Amino acid sequence: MGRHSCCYKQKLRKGLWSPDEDEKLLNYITRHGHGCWSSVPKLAGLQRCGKSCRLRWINYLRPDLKRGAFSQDEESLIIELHAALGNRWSQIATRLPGRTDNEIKNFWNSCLKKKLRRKGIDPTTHKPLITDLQTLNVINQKLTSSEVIKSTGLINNLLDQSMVVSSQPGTWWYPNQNAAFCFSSSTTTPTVSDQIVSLISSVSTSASTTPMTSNFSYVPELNYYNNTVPSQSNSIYSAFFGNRYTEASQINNNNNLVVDDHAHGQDMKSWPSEILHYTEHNQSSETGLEAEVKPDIAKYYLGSSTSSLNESTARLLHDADVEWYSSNLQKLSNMC
DNA sequence: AAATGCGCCAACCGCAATGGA
DNA sequence: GTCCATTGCGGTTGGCGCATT
Repeated sequence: MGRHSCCYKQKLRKGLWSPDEDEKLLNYITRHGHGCWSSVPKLAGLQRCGKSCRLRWINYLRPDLKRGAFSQDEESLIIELHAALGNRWSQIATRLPGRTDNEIKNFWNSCLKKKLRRKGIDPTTHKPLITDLQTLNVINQKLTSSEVIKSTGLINNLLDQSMVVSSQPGTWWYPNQNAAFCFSSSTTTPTVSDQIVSLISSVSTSASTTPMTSNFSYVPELNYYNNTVPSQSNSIYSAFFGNRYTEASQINNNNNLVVDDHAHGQDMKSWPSEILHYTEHNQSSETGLEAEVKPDIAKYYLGSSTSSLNESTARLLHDADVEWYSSNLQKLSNMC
């Protein structure tokens, strides 16, 4: 299957062409033209199939081939033509004299694609790549729709604090201010959030690049949640994105240190700049760099199996996960 | 110096289109 | 209309050479 019929007739060479083979093929075609490709190898004295000869001629031996690196003009033209024609390499090649479709295709796959991505352009669509921020804007629109339960009195005050979003630019997250969206569970009617959390428990993959869930550990003796966003007055710098914890230094309402987990703090260094901004801090005789999730994109959604404060864990969802699971909820419910 | 990883690109493979018997 | 050889195209592979460990 697949191999050209002429290849079965005799044992034929494959792989790279030797200079001797090139010479035979070049000599033959120069004198007689290629005619019927299937007869070329026999007449030229080559142990190759006609298809292989044709390819060698077109891609390498043809006298009108332009060799060497692509010029800037050629590069621009390829990008332009690819935007219009897609992967129609042979059609693109007709507009670049001396270049073969194979050559252009290789150049595209090994070089131009990367170049475009570096410029923030999607090489398939030739449109700007969708950034996290853009994605979150889309999600934000979705979540302002009626399917979302906005923050209400159903949610316990302390849990509320853990999920507060500030809409004030350039500020830290403030508990109980400008709460955007919080989810609560109900013992009778599952909310969208409950369904999402349930799905996350059963599905291991996600469309987003960040992990899906994060645990909140309840600290009973302090009646406080580890990893929660503190009050402004505490001047504590901590933030989440997905389950990545930016800075775990945390002080409770009595100004006592609850958690000091700098190991996890390392994670924030890999976060893209459009998500975080960094600030010098100097508190508790400790100086360092702190990260803040920019308020515009700092919208997180909490789901818990109950709304009780004593629940040991609660889940934090990445916005992209919310979108992904929301859309799949619809599909799943259609299937049921 | 040897081993390993990685990018590039020539060549191959499979399939669709074409054309002639 | 059907079959089959041939051609053309685009995706994929594998080997070479260079860089890094």
